[in-house]
Amino acid sequence: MDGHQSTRLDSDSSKELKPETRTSKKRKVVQKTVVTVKIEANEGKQKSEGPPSDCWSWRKYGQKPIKGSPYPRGYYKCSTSKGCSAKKQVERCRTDASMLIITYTCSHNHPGPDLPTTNQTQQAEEEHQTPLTEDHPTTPKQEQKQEQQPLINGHEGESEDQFHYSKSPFNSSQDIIINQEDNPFPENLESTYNSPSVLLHEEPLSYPHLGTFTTPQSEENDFYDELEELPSSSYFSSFTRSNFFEERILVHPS
DNA sequence: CGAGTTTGACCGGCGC
DNA sequence: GCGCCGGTCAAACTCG
Repeated sequence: MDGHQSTRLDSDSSKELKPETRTSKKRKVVQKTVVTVKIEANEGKQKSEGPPSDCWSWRKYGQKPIKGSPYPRGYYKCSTSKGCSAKKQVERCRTDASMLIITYTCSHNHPGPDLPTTNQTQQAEEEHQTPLTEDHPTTPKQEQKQEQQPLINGHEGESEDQFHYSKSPFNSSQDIIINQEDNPFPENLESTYNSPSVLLHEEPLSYPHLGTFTTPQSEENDFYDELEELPSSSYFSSFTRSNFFEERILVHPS
């Protein structure tokens, strides 16, 4: 206990000294991009097949049961880079267990690991953009885009306050609903997301059927168990990875 | 051995 | 001012 407290104190001090850390705690002006993913067939798919490749590594740093939701919410941080402040929250839709709600916060301030060029080729055609220098053959388009972002100037902390773009981890085989909570430009998304499987919802977080949602313990446990196997770290990352370079969401602060 | 996951406790914002 | 709730940290544990 004491030890724990000591550590706590220490970390506390660090927190106070590090406004960035505190900022993340604050629910003030953190831009969030909510991506709703349908995981019906993908669930079994990812379980049996597994992710082909992984974009960024996500490390789970917490899980909490959310009031009013039978499913807990998982908190993930980007572990690809130590200084990366990219985070994401993964939770299941209260009304539809087959729907995954991924909330992206902050953005990656580092180039992702090398990925299969197969995607790049496709992206190149789909993106038909990014006149930036392609110094790194292994560098995904996304990286280049990041460079395009002013936030990549090395100000990860500022980036969160200014804006952040999140990658849309959707596969053409599943229905993904992009929900821009703080995005005042939903149209932008539409433009960005040409994929027909992508639906944009402005308020998918409203679940009027909360009361009718019955959740026996067994289900809860099941979800917990599922959460572990869910796309939280590998499936989603990989599946984000593949599509990240195809589509990207730009979120501008109001 | 290292990376990642789990879990409990703590902190801070927000609503009442 | 108090309590609730979401979010984060850090130690312990597990797996590769």
